[in-house]
Amino acid sequence: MAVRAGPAMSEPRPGFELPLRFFAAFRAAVDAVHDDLARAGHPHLRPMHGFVFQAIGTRGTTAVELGARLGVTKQAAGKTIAALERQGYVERAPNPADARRKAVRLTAAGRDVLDRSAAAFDRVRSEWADRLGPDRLAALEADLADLAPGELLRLDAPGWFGPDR
Amino acid sequence: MAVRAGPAMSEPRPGFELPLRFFAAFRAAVDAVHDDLARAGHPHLRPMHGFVFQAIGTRGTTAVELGARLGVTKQAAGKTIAALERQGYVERAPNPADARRKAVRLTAAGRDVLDRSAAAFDRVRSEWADRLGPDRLAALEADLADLAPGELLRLDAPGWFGPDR
DNA sequence: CCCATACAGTAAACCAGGTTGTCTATCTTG
DNA sequence: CAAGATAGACAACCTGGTTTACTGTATGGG
Repeated sequence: MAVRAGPAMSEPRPGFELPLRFFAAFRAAVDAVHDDLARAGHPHLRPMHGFVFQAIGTRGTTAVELGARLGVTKQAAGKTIAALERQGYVERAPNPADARRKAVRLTAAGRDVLDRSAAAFDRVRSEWADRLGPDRLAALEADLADLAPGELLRLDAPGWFGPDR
Repeated sequence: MAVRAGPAMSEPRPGFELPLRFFAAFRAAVDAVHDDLARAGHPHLRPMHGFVFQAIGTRGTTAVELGARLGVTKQAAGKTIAALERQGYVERAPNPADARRKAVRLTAAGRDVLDRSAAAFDRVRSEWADRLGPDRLAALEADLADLAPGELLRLDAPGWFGPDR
């Protein structure tokens, strides 16, 4: 409330409602996943970290590449890597083929996070499928693909929400 | 990619896809609104600010109340208020009934942001209605209300996405 | 009535995660 | 082979959080 102090409501629902519902659904899924991770020995992980882990992936990456995927500078990516290294989720190794690059790989703990996240997201999806039924779920996905057709795996959320751009 | 290096796909779609689509749709709407705001003389505004403006509202608030709405400490709310004051979006006035409280109100510029945001969100909604048709849009809203039934106007996104919790 | 307690706001010190700018070391290429 | 491009690290700074501590102003029970 207190969004439109306008005269009379000419629309049945204000425009901000649907985006907020999208956000709420996203948030519900992410919260479920992080509840799971916290119970599995990974408290301290924040929603943002999910994007980082996905961007590192099982095949590893480098600081520059990570920055590009996350939509932040290589310096910011380097800081993030250092922080995750301190927490034991990633490790850095020299690259024999190019002494400038350092390979950034998930440790066993990091892979555990990725695996558990995937499992938790699948669990959320099946809960949703149970609640809506498979046909409505499929319709939902189709409609969403219509509304926000861009490539799905945009991992540059960290920089998006937050200062500066 | 690189999300599940598992054997064969046993699900038709991985569980993370739908939440990511929700987020993408939310983001598309917010980006459209902020494009609008930027063109109307409000660059520098970030997605986070939308929540803050909504939480202040046309009726004003106080630092403690704002903190509660945004899910952050009163100190963080105070800093945010100070920053918005410097940018000319809010003003503080003493409260004659209670000398401790200071009323925080939107200035004309702040109200302009709120009005334009509402209009831009309505515009996004009508675009979406055009693209999907009113029946599918209504189904979408109903399904979403099923999936994330909580109160819609949770404005505590700033603290949610970001460090510490 | 007054004093203990609760409450609003501010300030300081810190942290996380961004930014620019600069620097070194190492490819890569004309 | 020298010049330029690239990868990473470091420093200084900004924003927006946090905790801890403090001031000033109600408020209510003895």
